[in-house]
Amino acid sequence: MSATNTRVPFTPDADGDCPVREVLDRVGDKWSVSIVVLLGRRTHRFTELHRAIDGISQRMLTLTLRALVRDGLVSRTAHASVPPRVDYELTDLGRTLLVPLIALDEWASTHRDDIRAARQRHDQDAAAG
Amino acid sequence: MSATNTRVPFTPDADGDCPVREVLDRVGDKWSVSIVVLLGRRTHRFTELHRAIDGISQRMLTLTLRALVRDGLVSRTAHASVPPRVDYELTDLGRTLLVPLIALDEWASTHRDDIRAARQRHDQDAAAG
DNA sequence: CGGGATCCGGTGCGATACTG
DNA sequence: CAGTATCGCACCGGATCCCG
Repeated sequence: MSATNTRVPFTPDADGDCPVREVLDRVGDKWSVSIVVLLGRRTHRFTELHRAIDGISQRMLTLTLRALVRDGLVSRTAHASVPPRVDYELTDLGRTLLVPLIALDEWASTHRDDIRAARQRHDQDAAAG
Repeated sequence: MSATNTRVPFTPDADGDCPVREVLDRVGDKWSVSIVVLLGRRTHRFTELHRAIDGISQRMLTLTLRALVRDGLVSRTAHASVPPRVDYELTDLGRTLLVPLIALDEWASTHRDDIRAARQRHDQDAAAG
C-alpha cells in the first residue's frame, strides 16, 4: 500500500482528534489487551476473567470492561438468574481489532530479544559511565 | 485465521514476562507513537520534535526519547559543534515497528466512527436510564 | 541548542469494605 | 456472583529554573 507514504498516520484530523489516540488510549492501558485477547478465544464471565488475568484488581476489571463496552468492542449480557450471571464477549467490531493486535504481538515476540539486548547494552554503558 | 485458536498471544512466557507488555508499555504511552512515526519520515532534531508534536512538554520529550533509545528503537547522535546538535532517527528495529503501528492506525481510521457511534449510543442510554 | 533537576498537582490504581 | 464506594498513595506529567 503506497498510501503509507502519502498519508500521514497518527495526525490529528480536521476535528483536532487523532484516531489512533482513541485506540491507543484503550489498547495502551495495561488490561484492555489481555481482556480482548481472552474474549477473542471465548465468552467469559466476570470472575473467569478475574482469575485468568493475573494481577488485575476487581476494580480495574470493572472499569476496563466498562470502557470496552462503551467503545462497542465488548458486549455485556446479564442473565436474570440466581446467582446472577454476566457474560462478556467480543462484538464484531472487537473481533476486527484482534487482527492488528495479533500483528503487534507477533512483532513483540519476534523482537523481544532485540529489545532486551538493547536495554542491557544501554544499561551497562550507563553504569560504565 | 485459525492461528488465533492455536497460539495464545499476550501470555506470559516461562520467564513470567509477557512480550507484548514490553511493547505496549512503550507504544501505549502518549508520545512514543508520535515520535516513532515522525522519525519514520525523516531524522529530527530535539527542537524539531518539540515543535512538531503538539502539546508535548520538554520533559516528556526527553524521557520518551530516552526510553526509545534504551529500547533500541531510536538512535541518538550528538554532534560536537557549537551550537550543539543532536539528531534522532529510527534504528532498523524501530523501522520494523512502524509496520504493525500503521496497521493499527488503519484499524483506528477505519473504525473510528464505529467507536464514536458506540460511545454516543452508550452515553445516551446511560443518561436515559 | 539540548537537555538536567526540582517542585507539585492530578489521577491511576490497589486494598478494603459493603451491596443486590 | 458481580459488582459499587471510599481511602490512600505512587507515579505521571506539566511548569519552572538551571547548566554545558
